[in-house]
Amino acid sequence: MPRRPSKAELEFLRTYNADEFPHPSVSVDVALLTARGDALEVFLVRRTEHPYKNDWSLPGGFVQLEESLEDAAARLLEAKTGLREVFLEQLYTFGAVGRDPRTRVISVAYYALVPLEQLAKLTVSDARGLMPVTEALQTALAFDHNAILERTLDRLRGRVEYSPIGFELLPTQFTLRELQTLHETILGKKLNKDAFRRKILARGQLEATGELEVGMGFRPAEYYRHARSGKAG
Amino acid sequence: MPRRPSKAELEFLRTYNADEFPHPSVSVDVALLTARGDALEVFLVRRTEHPYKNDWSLPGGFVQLEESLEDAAARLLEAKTGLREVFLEQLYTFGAVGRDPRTRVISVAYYALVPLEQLAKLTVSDARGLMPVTEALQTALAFDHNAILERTLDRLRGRVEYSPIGFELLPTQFTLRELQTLHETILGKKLNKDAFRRKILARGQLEATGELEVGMGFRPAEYYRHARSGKAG
DNA sequence: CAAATAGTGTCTGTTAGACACTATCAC
DNA sequence: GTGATAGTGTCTAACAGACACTATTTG
Repeated sequence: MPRRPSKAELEFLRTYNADEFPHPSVSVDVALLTARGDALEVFLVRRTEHPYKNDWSLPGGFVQLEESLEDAAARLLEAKTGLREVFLEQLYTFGAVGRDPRTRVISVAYYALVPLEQLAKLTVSDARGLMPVTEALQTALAFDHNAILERTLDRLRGRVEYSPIGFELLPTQFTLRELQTLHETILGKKLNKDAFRRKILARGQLEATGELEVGMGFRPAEYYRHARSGKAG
Repeated sequence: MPRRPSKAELEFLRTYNADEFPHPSVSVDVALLTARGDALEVFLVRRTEHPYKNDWSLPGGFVQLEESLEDAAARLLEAKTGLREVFLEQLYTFGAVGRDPRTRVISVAYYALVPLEQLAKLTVSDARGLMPVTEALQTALAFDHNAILERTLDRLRGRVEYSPIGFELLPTQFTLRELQTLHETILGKKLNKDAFRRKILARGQLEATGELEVGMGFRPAEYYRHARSGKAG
């Protein structure tokens, strides 16, 4: 965006009135997912105000004038969960006219992925906490948040086909069995052990740590980690 | 969104003031692509007002209170091109703080695909018309429209891997060679003729028309059409 | 030892690339 | 006939699924 404002343009900007006509408002909603065992869970907040008072909702809020959309999503996520620097990606923008009964609100939805261990310090209460995704989908969430959650899972299914994105939801170190089980949960189908192992390793994104599971009652698997997690040796 | 407004909620909504604090504005920008020969072209409009006066831009405009995002995109597209019922899909939402020098404007970008023949009636002038995509990318477009165009091409490349989406850009009937050439243009690489033919036909989305090219100077190819174009054959 | 899973080797079916070949038009 | 492309058949390489087998732990 190379700007070279002319005199006429500067005058135009000086007299520009942004509020000549009513605008839709813009909010950001974040679907934060994690994995507990082999189940996906989503972070929900119980609404304390109308509309949808007392219903579960995705954490969200209005975009401020001086922050980008991604900054807004990160800000909201930190405010509600204390998390910083998690995987965060824009999902879709929901703009149906009646999606918010207060006024016209357009919501830019993001989704975030985080290992459960990072949520350990999270204060869970009746007002906020993790709910299994399968349960959340059967719950009437506030606004169109069921649709946002469904689209998040669609996106996750698509991503999983091309990259072992599951590690975003797992601890730093994990066995291939754990990763496979997670992928099976996301995709909703069983995967072939041999093929999964070969495909995942062939991508070269995972590296063996040399460490083994302990106390499993059977042959321990080796721990792997994502190659980009650049912890030396 | 099953609503069951309580008395308290109705009172809340009655007194809700949507304009308590300044909002970002929301616009929609549309990247309309078509194919001329084996080159992609994009529809651009020359801006008549500040900012970026006289620069080329994607057609766009503000979202009205009572229309959905997709409705807004379709409305704008029809207003600037006269086109209706074209392929239209949400691309991404651009919300950097400084992307519009007037005020904070968040743009929900859409992209549209249309055969060149449907643009035949389009009034082309110094102020609006088609520009080859390669040229547009080297031109300084208004706002962040270069980024929108680049992301559109990324999306198109991704789509082409999974469906013969090229027919959205071609006339109703087309030969497999035309479709292949278009895919090669989009992907920027040569494709194998035999493999392309098998892969595309195996998807079962194209049907042969029985009609042949004429006057090609070589063996004429058969015309195909997309199976969903339900012209009784 | 048994039980259970880790990890590897191999066969098979599918698919894309490569190549060769025949078919059909304009000239 | 020549030149050019359409369209098909077949071989091959890559790869995923399936299965079998060995390896390694706990108890």
